[in-house]
Amino acid sequence: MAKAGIRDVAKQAGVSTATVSHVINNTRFVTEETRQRVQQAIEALDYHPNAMARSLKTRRYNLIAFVVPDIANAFFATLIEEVENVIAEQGYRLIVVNTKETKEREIENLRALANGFVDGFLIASTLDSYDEIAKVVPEDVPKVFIDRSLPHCPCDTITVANYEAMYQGVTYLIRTGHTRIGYITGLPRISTTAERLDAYRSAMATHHLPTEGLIRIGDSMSSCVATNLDALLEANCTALVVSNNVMATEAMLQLLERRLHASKDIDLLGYKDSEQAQYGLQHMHLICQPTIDLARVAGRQILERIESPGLPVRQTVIQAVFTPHHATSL
Amino acid sequence: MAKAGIRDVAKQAGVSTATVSHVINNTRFVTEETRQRVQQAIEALDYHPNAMARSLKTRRYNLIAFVVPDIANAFFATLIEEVENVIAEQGYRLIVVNTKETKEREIENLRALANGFVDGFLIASTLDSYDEIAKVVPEDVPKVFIDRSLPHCPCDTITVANYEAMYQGVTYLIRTGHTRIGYITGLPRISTTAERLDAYRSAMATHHLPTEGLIRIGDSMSSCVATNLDALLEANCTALVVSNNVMATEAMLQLLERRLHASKDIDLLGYKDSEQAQYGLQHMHLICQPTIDLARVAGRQILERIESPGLPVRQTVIQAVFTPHHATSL
DNA sequence: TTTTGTTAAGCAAACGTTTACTTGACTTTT
DNA sequence: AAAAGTCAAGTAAACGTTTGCTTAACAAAA
Repeated sequence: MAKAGIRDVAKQAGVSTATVSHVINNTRFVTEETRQRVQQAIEALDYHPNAMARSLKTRRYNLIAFVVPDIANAFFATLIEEVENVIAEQGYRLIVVNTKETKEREIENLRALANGFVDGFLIASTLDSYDEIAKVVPEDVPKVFIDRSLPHCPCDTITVANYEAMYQGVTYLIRTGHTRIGYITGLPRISTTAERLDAYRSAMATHHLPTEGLIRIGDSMSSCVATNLDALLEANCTALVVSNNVMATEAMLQLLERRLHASKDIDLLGYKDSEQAQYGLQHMHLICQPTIDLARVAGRQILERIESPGLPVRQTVIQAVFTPHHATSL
Repeated sequence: MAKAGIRDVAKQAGVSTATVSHVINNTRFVTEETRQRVQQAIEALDYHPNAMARSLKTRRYNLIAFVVPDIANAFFATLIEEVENVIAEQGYRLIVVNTKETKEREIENLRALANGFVDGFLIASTLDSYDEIAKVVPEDVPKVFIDRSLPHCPCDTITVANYEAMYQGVTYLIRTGHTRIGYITGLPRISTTAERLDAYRSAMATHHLPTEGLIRIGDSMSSCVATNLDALLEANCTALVVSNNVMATEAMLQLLERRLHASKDIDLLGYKDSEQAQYGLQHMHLICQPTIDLARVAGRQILERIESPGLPVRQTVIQAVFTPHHATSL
């Protein structure tokens, strides 16, 4: 028995395809008796409506694509999880695209999904220009940017107040007596990296502290930490700031390998992005990201934009909270 | 200007839709001149082929769905990442479904995607029976099961040799002198839980050690550890075995809270599932999962099955390796 | 010349649905 | 008894592609 289509069901039940469709979707009244016949035919033929054919007609996919730079990063894993919770409530499904901080992968995937595959995009972009996106995805497909912003981006954006939290954190380090504070940046082209670095620079400048030789360019991934850490230790740093959770954990491990102890031999300012156990958390000063909120707001925003494309573009910034080491319970 | 379709392009270029289609897909010869005209029309109208319409016709979606129980678990995050690498090479995309160990979510998502949305499924199932799956996804849609097996499942399955590694691990604990070895299981209904527990039981039995009061039923998530840990400490355990990586990390944290030190006050046998930094790794005996291999084999297998549906069903078991604590480098 | 071959491209029927419009059979109103 | 209204369900045209079959134009062979 070949795969049954709606026409087969209609024939079997002795009704039109219209009626079958209406029975399936509950979209107009059908007498109980007819409905039964249709249901039976559906059972008998083991009929399942074809999702793509339906989408082709309705222009609704109930699918949102979430483009993330690194799915193995607990920050993004948490975002994904929470976004899915939000959109699942409205009957949407999530397709996750992992770009691994690769521009080509991001662009290629955006292009492939933009036309008739998803209702909208949630993007934590690894690109540095909105133009590249505009080239491959039509203006009218809903997109909201999350965590990372792009210059001149005419779309909804949900970001974290990176500057404020980092300024607070670095100022705290300075107040507790540090003057040689090393900094390893994230991937240079992304907005969060710039904002955090700016904050560090301002805080240092405000307190008339030099930063020459103290800023190392990283790439947001753990592999960039080791050598940069060595360079900073060489430069007599007494405190170290890193630019995200992954680097923070790696910094802890690297310190351990060098028989150094964070909060004793050196002060570390790192990030906490999720409730997942993270190595060495209890020995760092922390900037705690509002990850769940970020996801919730972004999830709701993309749904809103899909439902009402006409709404004015909105930018949302969510506070992060700085927590010095001694306040950590564990 | 409304969204352009292939017909608009055809008209603009003064050719038939067939020719446009062939130009786009490089599927038959078109003279250079015609090709140019078509390309220009495509540019001019900013035409992008509709993916769903194409799929409807070709029955190819270039999409594989990966159903995972917990995306925030580094084990599954790693699987996802590596599977994506494998299938991306062949032009497939991944849609990730996070069931959160909820049967309903798994079934509901399988149903929704099974008909005309994806070319195949990769499933780390939270169900305990293949029947439930058979009910919602047609027999002829390719599926391969990964990490967790289902009884009477007539599909390709890639699993880990859970029994062997655990038997080895527990035997090691016994050899080093432990007689009171506590065990916290994973979610009872999944196969890995049973296999690991069986191994623990056999190892204990082989050495004539009692297990009454030493086996606590958990649920694979971190939240189940605390109270069960207390019960086992109460029962005078000198060693503790947990059933996966998440529980291992949580056990470490809970020990810390009780001012106990793994490998000093108590021996812990846990799991390592990824290269991601995991809290307390250096203080446990470890069963190291072949996560990357698992993903690679599974990825290749689902591709194979999609290309050649007729192939005989295959079950693959991959070895895990037990590493006692003292051998850990860090 | 007629026939045959070759080449480039067009025609139109799918794919499996949804849905605006229509119909036929009753029922109610006038 | 005719007109109007109601109700349940049918007809057929989309949706935007792909693709088997056909054709028109020309060249080469007979």
